Parts: sequence; C-alpha cells; structure tokens
Amino acid sequence: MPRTAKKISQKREPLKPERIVEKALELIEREGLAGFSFRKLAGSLHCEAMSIYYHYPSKAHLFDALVAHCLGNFRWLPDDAHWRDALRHVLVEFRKVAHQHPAFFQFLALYRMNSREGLAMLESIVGIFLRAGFPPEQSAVYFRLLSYYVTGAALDETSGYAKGPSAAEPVSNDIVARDFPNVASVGPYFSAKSFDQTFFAGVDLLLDGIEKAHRRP
Amino acid sequence: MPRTAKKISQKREPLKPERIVEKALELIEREGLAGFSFRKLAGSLHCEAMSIYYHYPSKAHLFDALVAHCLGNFRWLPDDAHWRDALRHVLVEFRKVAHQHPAFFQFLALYRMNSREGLAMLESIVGIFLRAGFPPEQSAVYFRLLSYYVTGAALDETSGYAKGPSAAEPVSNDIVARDFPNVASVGPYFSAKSFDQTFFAGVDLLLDGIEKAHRRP
DNA sequence: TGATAAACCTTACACCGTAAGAATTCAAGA
DNA sequence: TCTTGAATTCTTACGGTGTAAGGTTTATCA
Repeated sequence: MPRTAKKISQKREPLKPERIVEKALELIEREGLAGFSFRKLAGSLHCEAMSIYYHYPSKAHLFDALVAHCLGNFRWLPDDAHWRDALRHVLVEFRKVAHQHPAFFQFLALYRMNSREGLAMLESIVGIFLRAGFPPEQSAVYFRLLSYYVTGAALDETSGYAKGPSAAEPVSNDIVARDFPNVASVGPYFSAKSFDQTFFAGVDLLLDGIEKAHRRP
Repeated sequence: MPRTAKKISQKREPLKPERIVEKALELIEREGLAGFSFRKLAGSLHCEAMSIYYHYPSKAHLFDALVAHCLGNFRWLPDDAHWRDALRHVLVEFRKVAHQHPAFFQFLALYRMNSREGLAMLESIVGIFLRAGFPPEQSAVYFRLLSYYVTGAALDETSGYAKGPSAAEPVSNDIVARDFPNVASVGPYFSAKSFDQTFFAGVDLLLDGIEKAHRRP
C-alpha cells in the first residue's frame, strides 16, 4: 500500500505572497489580533502552517508585509497643494486605514516605522512641513504632535471604549448610570456617531494653532 | 521512603495580591509585555504558576489589577482649581504613568476603561469639564480629544520610534541618511530630549483652542 | 527524460494559559 | 495537644502557539 496520494493531488492553488497578506488581514479582522495564528491562516489558505514560512520567514516578516500593504494604498495630494490641506488629507487617510483594519490597527499603532514603507511615509509627511517653510525643529515638533493625535484618535475609535481589551468583569450600564453620573451624562456622545465631529474638532484646533505659529514665528 | 519534604519546608513567604502585582509590573518592564508569562512571574515569586490563580482567576483579572494599580496612584488637583490647570495636571499625571511603566503602557493604551477604577478616572476628568460650565456635548468632545492626544503622545514616547515592535529588518541609519533626507533632517528632534517640548506644545495648542471656545461658545 | 530548484509538508520542541484535582499549610475548636 | 476543615499552594495534563530541521512533492529547463 503506497503511503502517498493521501489526497488525490487536487491541484493546489499557488501560495502567492499577496494572497497570504490579504487572507492574514481578513483573519485578523475576523478573529482579532490575538486570535491570529499561522495555523489558522494556513487553514484559510488551504495549506500547512510551515508553507507560509517559505514566503515569510517569520511572523515579524509577515506583519511587516501587512504594514506595508496598509500603508501602500495611501493617496497623497500633489506637492503644490497648500500645506494645511495636505496635512489634513494625510490625517484623514491614516485614520481611514484604521477604520479599514480596526483590529490590525492595534499592531500598527505600536509599530516602529523603521521599515522602508514606514520611513517612506514619514519622509513624505515631513516633506510637507519643510516645503511649507517650517524649519526642521518646528517640522519635527508639529509632525510628532499631529501623529500623537491621529494615532490616539484612531486607536480609540477602533479599539477604545468599544472594542479594546475589556475588563475581566466589566461594570454594567446600570451601575455606570448610578455610580458614575458624569460619565453617564456624556456617554451618548461617546458613540460612533460622534466620531467625526470629535476627530475634526481636534484636527482643526491643532491646525489652527500651527497655522497661527507659522504666520508669526 | 516518604515522598514528601522535597524541600525542607523552607517557610515560603505568603503570596499577597499586592506582591503579585508589583512583581508582575517589574517582570513586564524587564521582559516586555510579550515576554510576560505566569510561569516567569511564578519564578520571580518563588512559587508555581498555578498558585497565582488562587488570587487572580485569570490573566485578564491580573491585568485588571495592574491597571488599577497604575491608575490608583493618580494625584488630583482640588475641585476648586481652574479647569485649565486641572486638565493640564491630569494630562501630565497620565503621561507620568506611561513613563513609569513604559512596557505595560502598551496594554493600558488599548485597555477599555470599563473597570471600576477606569470609570472612576473618567468620572473625575469629565467632572472637570462639567464644573467649568462646558455643556455635556462639549465636555465629551474635548475630553475625548485630549485623551486622543495624551494617549498617542505617551504611546509614541514609550513605544514609538524607540521601543515598539520593530520591523523584522530595520532600515539602518546610513540608509536613512541617504534615502530619507527629510527624516534625517528632523531626526535629531525625535530623541527623548525633545519629548517635553513637543508634548507641551501640543497640550498648549489644544488647551488654547478649548479656552477660546469656552469664552465665546 | 532526468536533474535541479522551487514550493510545500511532516515532525518535533519549548513555550503559553489554564482546567482538574491532589497536597500542603494554617486557624480554630475539642 | 490533637483534630478538623478551610485556605492556600502545587502537580499534572491539554490544546494552543511560533518555528527549527529535514523530507516530499511539483515546476522548470537542458
């Protein structure tokens, strides 16, 4: 009895890197970042876990590719756009990535942007400041400060009160209403319906301040 | 031959919850959030992993306690302080937690504040807005927008370009200097020496804007 | 056709959180 | 002091993880 042909060689579809990345992002969004594993990914690719290692030699390498994929679809305003428009546009695009991949964004937010794709993005954004005439130090300060804001915002909108790691024994709404009246009174404005209003209120506060500083340095 | 007395009953020190929490935070800061495990924690407590489960029935429960411990040391300005001072103070305190527990802050930043301790903190901060006369909707908006900023800032300062999950094959400084001139030119201002300047620049931009809106609503 | 390279799989290992239940230690009453 | 029950700690085991090492299949080209 030959020990081969356990399956009748049903012409497996090839395991292309791009397909792995797409399925990985799907899996992460379906099962959460912690629910991801090479074995489950292999399952959804109809292959074995170790086969993935031929294309990505470690989980870190695969996740680099996921980051690159997410950042790759970025759309940029032309270089001659007004710096304020360009910055606002970048903030919106970055936030959009978070909402397209809310679960994966928990990784992206902690990720050091020291891969080629990450650095390419930093390079473009810093360029907006430099072209606008901000000196390097101001460019650095304002770049970072906007990054802080958009990262925190995207993180909270995607993982915060709604979907992050929860308390083991969450406090019920009834108890919130009774013991935390302030929270209860603002609670309605914490829902997704208020996300846009809140997000852009902060963006405009920051850009207003930066613009004022830019006019009289 | 009795099978007991494998160790001569060397009077083990009791396993108090507070000691577990302290050692857990120590371990996380030493080994990183991903490097934490019940077995290692048990090692540093000189007990077995399962003994911890008597005091904390799951990893989630233990981590709730870590969150409570970190938020518990918060110092608040008195209720009659000016709202702007009170808010600024809270932002500084929260950021301080991040710098005291940089590795654990990666968890805290994603944590849904729906435990008692988390809600107690929200309650106090929202109270600052309400007492200052902000209507609930504005309180919610400005509270969230400041939260975004301070979370993003603390996260970047503790886990960002310096210490977060790195690319599998980071781009070297030489290549940054050659291929990413904008990043290279602002790079010096990305170091920890600039953290304070950047952080407070953003804080003041936001508080200035909020104060202006508060004066003419 | 046969050789070589590319792609994929099998097995195994050390680690993880934790369920189940046994063993130990401790506190209080007899 | 001895006993007993409760409080606390430990042992063992299970199914999961990433991945090292090496074998097997498939594709490519002379």
